[in-house]
This record gives sequence, structure tokens and C-alpha cells, in this order.
Amino acid sequence: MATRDGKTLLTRDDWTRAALDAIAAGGAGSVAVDRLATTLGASRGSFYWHFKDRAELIDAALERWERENTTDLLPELEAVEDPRERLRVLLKTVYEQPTDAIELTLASAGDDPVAGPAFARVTALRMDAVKRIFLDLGLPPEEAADRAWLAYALYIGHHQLGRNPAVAERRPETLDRIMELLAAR
Amino acid sequence: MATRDGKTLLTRDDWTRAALDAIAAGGAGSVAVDRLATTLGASRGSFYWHFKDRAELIDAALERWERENTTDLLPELEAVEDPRERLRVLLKTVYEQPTDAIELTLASAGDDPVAGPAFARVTALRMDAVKRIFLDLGLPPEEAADRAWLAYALYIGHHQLGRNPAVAERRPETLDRIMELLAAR
DNA sequence: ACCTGAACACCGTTCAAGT
DNA sequence: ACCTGAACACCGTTCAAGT
Repeated sequence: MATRDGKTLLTRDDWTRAALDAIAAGGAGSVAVDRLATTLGASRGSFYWHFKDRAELIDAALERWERENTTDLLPELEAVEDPRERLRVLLKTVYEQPTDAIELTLASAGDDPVAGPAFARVTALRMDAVKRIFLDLGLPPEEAADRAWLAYALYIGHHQLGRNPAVAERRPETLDRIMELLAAR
Repeated sequence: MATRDGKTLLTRDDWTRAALDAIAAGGAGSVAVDRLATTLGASRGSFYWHFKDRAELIDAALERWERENTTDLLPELEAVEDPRERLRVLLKTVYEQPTDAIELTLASAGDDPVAGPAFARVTALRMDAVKRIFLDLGLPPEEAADRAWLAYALYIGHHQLGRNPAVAERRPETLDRIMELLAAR
């Protein structure tokens, strides 16, 4: 770790980690170069040596999250042989975990030039995994694709709805019935 | 219409309409008092005579949208007697209409102090209407509530996913199969 | 009653100058 | 190679002063 006058020099990674914390705490909108600089004990100017601009910082942060939360996790799920069980594990995990703020940032990203591409990559990987479940259940490809869309839209919508306390009260206590419906032949 | 030195005096409504346009064009984040003032040919200071702050402006804009897009529209849907047909009409409308930018802003609002309450109100009204469809189809209340959650989460997720061009390509061409699944006994 | 204009704070971005 | 500090633009908010 390089230093100067007893001060630790900052790395690109330091800024990225700080940005990811900020996103988790308050969404992409709350990433402020100014605030991060103060937190890290550097000047705003310093930031621009490591990154082209604010967008590049957010992109780097989301890429890191993507690796840790999707690319590295999917193989674990795919290891579950029985497709019905795989669906159950997936829904349960999704349902029980508190809503991840970064997940929501991505979901709201749409065609945003910064977060949009990250959202598209993550969604493609996951929706394929869900479709495979339905294929393994014996459904024809078209039907499997439809249900993957339904299931993934449910996932996104579920977390979006859960964010609002008043709305969250309407959430079913158990996903059993929904799970049955999704897996129906 | 009051004037002074040949200039039209602005009303609260003028600011609200301008804000709604801005939200539709770029989400709530793109509502800038500064820009609106320039557009309307007034100073920023003038704005603060009509509104307490920026949040109050956005709230007023969303309330207007809410009236025009939910409160006034639901009775029309409820007029459809046959619940199966009512579901079909609802899904078709939702599916065919291009994604409304304000709809997305609301969906991403979560527990945001400004847009959150508007989101909660709209969601409650609509989810009740969807639940009534399933009740009318003869499902028990619990089951009807579950499916209303599923259907509404699908709605939210569908539009969220559709925003991203790469993701939107995976959208099923027809909702027929999903409609069948949702309406299944 | 409604508006202006100056002031202050916050933040993104650039850049010459420092070590 | 990495950082500072000043500069500029953009924007939210306040407020004394104007009509």
C-alpha cells in the first residue's frame, strides 16, 4: 500500500467500494463524488485521476456487485437436480431475503446508460436459469419461456412492492400457492 | 388570468403541469426548479411563493396523475361483468400500452417520502380491483389475494423489464398462456 | 398577492500546479 | 504516478426588497 506524508494513497478499488456502500444505502442517485471524497479524506479532483467521470464509478461498482451476486452464485442453484425443488429453493431464497437495495437500483435502471447494461446482463443470466427449471419440468420451450418471464417479473415486482411498507402488508405469508401455480402442468 | 407589466402571473397549476411533463420525460429526478423557472420565464425565488419546496411540487404533480390515471379509470373496468373477460381486458390494456414513464417513477418510489404515499394509494386501489376479479371467479379469499399479488407484481415487473431493450426481447408475444395460468381453478 | 435578485450550500467537472 | 485547490456551472433554499 503506497503512502505519501503518512497518508495512504487511494486506489480505484477504494472509490468503488465506497460507491457500492452509497448505492446500497440510498440508490445510485446518492453517489456523490464530493461526499465520497470527504469520507475518503481526499479532494474531488483526486477522483478524476482514477475515473473518467461519475458514471464510470457507478458502472465499476455495479460490475463488482454483479460478480459477487449472480455470476458466482448461479452454479450453486443449478446443482439442485430436481427442477421442482430448484424452483422451491429459488423462490424461498428470493422471498425470505430482505430486499437488496442494489437489486432495486438495477431493476429501476431501465435503459439508463450507466446501470442499464448491468441490469441486462444479470437479467439474462437469471432468466435463463429460471427457464431451464421449467424445461426440466417437461414444459415445451415456448411455455417455459412464458413462465420464466412471469416468474422473473414476479420477482422484480415483488421486491418493488415490498419496498413500500403500506403495500408490503398485502404480501402473502407463504409462496406455496404461487409456487404450485407456477409449476402446474 | 392576472397579469403584471404585460407578463402573465404564474399559478400553482402552471408549475405542476410543467413538473409532470418533466417527470414523464426523465423521471422525478429530472424535476429541477431552476430549469422549470427558466422554461416558465420566472425566477427560482418565485417558485417558493407557490410551494414549500421541491418535494411538494412533485407530490402535487403525482396527485394530478393519480386522479387522471387511476381514480377516474377504475369504474370503467369494474363495469365489465364477466370476471374472466375483465382479467383479459386488464391484461391486454396493460400489455399493449407502452410503458408510462410516470408509472415507472412510482413503481421505483418505494418508501420515498415524496412519491411513496402516491404509490401506496394507487397500488391499493388497483390491487383491490384485481383481487375482486379472482373473487368473482370463485376463488377463496386467500387464494384471490395471492393471485392479486402475483398479477400485480407481474404488472410492475413486466414494465420494469420492458424498459430495457435487450431484456424486452424476451417478452412473450402473447399473454394468453399467462392469462390461462392466472385464471386457472 | 406575487415576484426579483442576491446569497449560500452542495455537487460534477476541468485543469494548472504541486510532490 | 497521484493529489490539491481554485474555478465554473448547475441547482435547492432563504430572504430582504420590490410592485
